[in-house]
Amino acid sequence: MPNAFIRKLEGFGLLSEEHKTLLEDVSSSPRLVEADTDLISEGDKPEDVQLIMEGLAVRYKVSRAGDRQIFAYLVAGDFCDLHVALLRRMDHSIGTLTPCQVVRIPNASVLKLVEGSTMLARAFWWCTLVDEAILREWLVNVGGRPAEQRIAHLFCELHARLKAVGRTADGSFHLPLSQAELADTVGMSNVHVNRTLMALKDAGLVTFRGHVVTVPDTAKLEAFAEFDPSYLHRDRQLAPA
Amino acid sequence: MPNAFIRKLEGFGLLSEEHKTLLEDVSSSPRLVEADTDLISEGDKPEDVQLIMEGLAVRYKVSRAGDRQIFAYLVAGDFCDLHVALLRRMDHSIGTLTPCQVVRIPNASVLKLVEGSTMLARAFWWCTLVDEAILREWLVNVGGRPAEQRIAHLFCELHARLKAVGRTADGSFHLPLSQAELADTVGMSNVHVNRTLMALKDAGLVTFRGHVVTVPDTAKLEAFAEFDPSYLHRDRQLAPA
DNA sequence: CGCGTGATTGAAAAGCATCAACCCAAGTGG
DNA sequence: CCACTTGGGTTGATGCTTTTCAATCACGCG
Repeated sequence: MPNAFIRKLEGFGLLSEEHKTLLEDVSSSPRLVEADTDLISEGDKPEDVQLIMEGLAVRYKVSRAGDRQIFAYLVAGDFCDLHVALLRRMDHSIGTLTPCQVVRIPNASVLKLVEGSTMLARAFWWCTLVDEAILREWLVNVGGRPAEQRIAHLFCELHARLKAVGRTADGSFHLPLSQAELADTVGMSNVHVNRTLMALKDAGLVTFRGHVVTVPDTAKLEAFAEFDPSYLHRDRQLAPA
Repeated sequence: MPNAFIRKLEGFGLLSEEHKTLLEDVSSSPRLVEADTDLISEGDKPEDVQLIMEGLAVRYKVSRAGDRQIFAYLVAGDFCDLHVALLRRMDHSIGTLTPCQVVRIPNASVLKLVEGSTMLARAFWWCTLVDEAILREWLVNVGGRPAEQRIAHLFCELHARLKAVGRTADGSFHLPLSQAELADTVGMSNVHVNRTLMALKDAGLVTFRGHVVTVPDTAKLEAFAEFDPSYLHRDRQLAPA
């Protein structure tokens, strides 16, 4: 049974058996990291790249004033820090929100993998590009949208992304975040996040209770949030080789 | 005399003469595009990648309400849309702010270039990663920082980036933006941008008049903005091959 | 049962947007 | 050569959004 990482890469096209074995080899024997722990911190220059096999982690940065901005959620199959294989120095931190299964892969192995296969190189590059597209949309979100639309839009995105990997059930999905962590994501205070969530619930658009997001009417929520999923680039058609 | 594009790539390491000729060939005979023109629009599926040889352009998206969010400034030597070589469909638009010299390169040529040279592949991937790092910092900026620090931080970044390519003079640099375009960048209203700029001037931190930014005391401004340039990854040391 | 973390509520203040003028300099056309 | 236009930039007044501070509530856990 292929793990989440391999399943993700398979979405890009054929992987040879050889590659699968290679990848399976490299992504075996994860270690368990408990919740609220940094996997890697700003300024680190690690020799390994890390890969989340299970759990939820976030990219973030903290300002001197102490407030945290979250850039991305990392789920099963996501690279933590593919960057460092090239950039060497981490310019932000990555921390777990829940207990996570994590594997380490030496930088050199990653680079060798990439250089040994055009297919893999493209797949990895593709991941980077999609991450960047999501980041752009997040900037639109915090830069322009009012509070209710902002949170609604985030929920739409997560719904779409999790649905694509079979992690939704009947319009609801699990999201192990506190309201404060949600606030750090959308650039609002925790208090206002709370009020906004209640307004969204009263409007019948979404609820977020007990780490579960429930969307009664997806189309309605997406219309409200002006959500257009095309930035997620889910049509994974690679350019002709 | 190498053009801006080649000069940029040379920063990553040795380019063979063969590569230089190839690149020079591919980046020759630019066309002139006037100001305030879209080079490419959201939804396009172009067959070419575009490259800015001269002038200033921006990545942006407009919401239904009509407000624009700017994601990135593109200057000489920047790829407009390297993404589309892989992702095919543009998820945002790119427009000129000033008249620009632009060249088109067929997607296929780009992919061939990348696959023909590990060095180039890394250099391109590197560019993507740095763009992403900048995007993250912009998210921190609009997500968390108050108005004055927000604009100050942007100016610090631009100062650092332009200084690196020799486009600053004595603590000042050219920035052909209107205040409204600046507002679209930092997610504020044009009115508030105006007031903030005046506050920054009164505080003796920066001035922005006639498309010129002047920083009397760089260290002072950077301290005020809590600017840490490490996210720009200016130490262009590639990982060992 | 007591404690701690996260959620919820209220009141007050700050920050920012909006609207509406007005100014100023650089065209443009008669 | 001047009246007119036009696109920023600047200013003031007003009100909404959001933050902050503080208190209270709910619930899981030792």
